[in-house]
Amino acid sequence: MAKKAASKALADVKKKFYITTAIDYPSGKPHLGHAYEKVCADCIARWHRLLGEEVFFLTGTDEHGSKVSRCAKASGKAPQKYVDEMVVYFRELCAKLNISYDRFIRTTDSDHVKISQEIFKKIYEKGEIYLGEYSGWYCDECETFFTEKDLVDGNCPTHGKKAKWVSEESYFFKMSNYSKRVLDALEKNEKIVLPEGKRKEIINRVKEGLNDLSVSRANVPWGIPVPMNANHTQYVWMDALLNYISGVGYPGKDFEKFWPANIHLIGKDILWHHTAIWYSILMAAEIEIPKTVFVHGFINTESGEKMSKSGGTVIDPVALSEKYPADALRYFLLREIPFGQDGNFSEDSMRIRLNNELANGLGNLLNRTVTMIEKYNAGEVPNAKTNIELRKKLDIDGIKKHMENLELHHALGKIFSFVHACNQFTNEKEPWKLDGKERDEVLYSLADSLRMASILLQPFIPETSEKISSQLGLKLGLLADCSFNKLKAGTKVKKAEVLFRKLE
RNA sequence: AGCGGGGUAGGGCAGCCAGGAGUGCCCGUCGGGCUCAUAACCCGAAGGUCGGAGGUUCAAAUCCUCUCCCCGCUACCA
Repeated sequence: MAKKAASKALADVKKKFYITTAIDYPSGKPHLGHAYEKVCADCIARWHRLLGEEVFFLTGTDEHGSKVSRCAKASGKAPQKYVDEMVVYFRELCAKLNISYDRFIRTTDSDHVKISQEIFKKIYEKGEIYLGEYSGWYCDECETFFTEKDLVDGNCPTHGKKAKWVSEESYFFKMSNYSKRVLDALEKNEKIVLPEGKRKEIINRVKEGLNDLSVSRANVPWGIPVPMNANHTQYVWMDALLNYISGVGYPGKDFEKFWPANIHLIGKDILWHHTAIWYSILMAAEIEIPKTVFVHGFINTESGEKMSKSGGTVIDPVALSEKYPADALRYFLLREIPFGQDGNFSEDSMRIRLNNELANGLGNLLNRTVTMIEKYNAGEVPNAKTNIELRKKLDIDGIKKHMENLELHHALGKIFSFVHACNQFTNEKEPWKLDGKERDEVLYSLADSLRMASILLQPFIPETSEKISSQLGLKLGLLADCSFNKLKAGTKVKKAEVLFRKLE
């Protein structure tokens, strides 16, 4: 009884952490950018679990709107059937890359539909949504409105057909009412949008003021019906953004527990929607705004150009994860690309990192360590303490700091410079020439260090961490176990397959 | 045009906000060491007028001004 009460009390003080990715639009199969965002979010989520926090990690798909309905039509399918088929690819991607989400939300999920309508209604009843008229340049073929600037000589940019000036009935959200509050929020809190530069960028845009936003469509049947008028569907963003609250059980207990979100992880193309629009909606609905919107960069081709379908430079992450270990791809994405900046991708550079850092650096360190323990100490971790000089090479506080600041690439860099230090240490000490206490110290130091590394590497390369600790005869630990000399003497190590096989 | 980001050895980056000898990292190249290990690991060397010009300063990659290139964003496709 007392124990139960105590663990309950403990659970109550547990820190909460809620992270989301943007939900993906299934108008095509996932590309590397989708994979990247998920891997980054997953890494952060796993880090917070490692810290012992209670984590909710949400990802999913944004399934409504004119584009999906056009794609469905093009493939001769009903929209629902089309998205049901497409979503499989996104789930598969998550499975392949070990994305540890707590919920995969689809905007066609019934609870989401219900909440979207409730929020729409709530804002409407407050008088912040009104019926008006939307006019713009419209292309019949695309079934899309364009802004004046989008048009090429008055023609649709994709079809080259003459665009028509069309007016239609639409509900509008009085976003203009929120210009000041949104701007205040952005200016007041330095961490509200990261990296810093993105915050400046959005502040400058919001300073120009917000216009009322058309939040319904009379000509897009594939969407959530506007609650007070079945002739309209909700504008996709008025639907999609709400996934962040519906996905975590708004307005129930879990929502109370986890909201406001700690991090919305998004790409730089949708910053406007996640600040100006999203904040305004939340303010209108009297819900707190998220703590941080983190904007990651884009992945470009080897030469730094944008990936494009027409150029044939789009990379299929599922194909990659079949060719390379998932951890190799995760490692590359997290290590190569400074988090928050754009980065380049090529299989060559990925292979180089896989071979040099994962196989030769980390994998070989484990292999030589386990081999020596088997060879010189009958497979048992000797009784010793980890070398003091070596211990200094692992900057745990620095790693924590980097993770806190979301400098994932730096955190990973520090872990790997420790791996290097371990290899260095081995060469300097030459344990194969030693015996007795001196050798014991080296062997213990290496095994203990690898145990530490396996803990710290979990968020980045979880399968590999598992393999390392298994070869060391251990279960994976939490960050609380991440201090030196916690490895028990006598632990039986067990050599297994090499961690990473090199690729040509 | 406005706003943001970037221009640092052959390639890729960090360092810049809180100035202090070009300091560091990865790849590549060359030389050496070791033999526990995945032809692995370790050490060393070559290589840069820090885009350009001017300014502040005892001192500038770092701060200020100007200038030249590259890239992104500028809302209702998502």
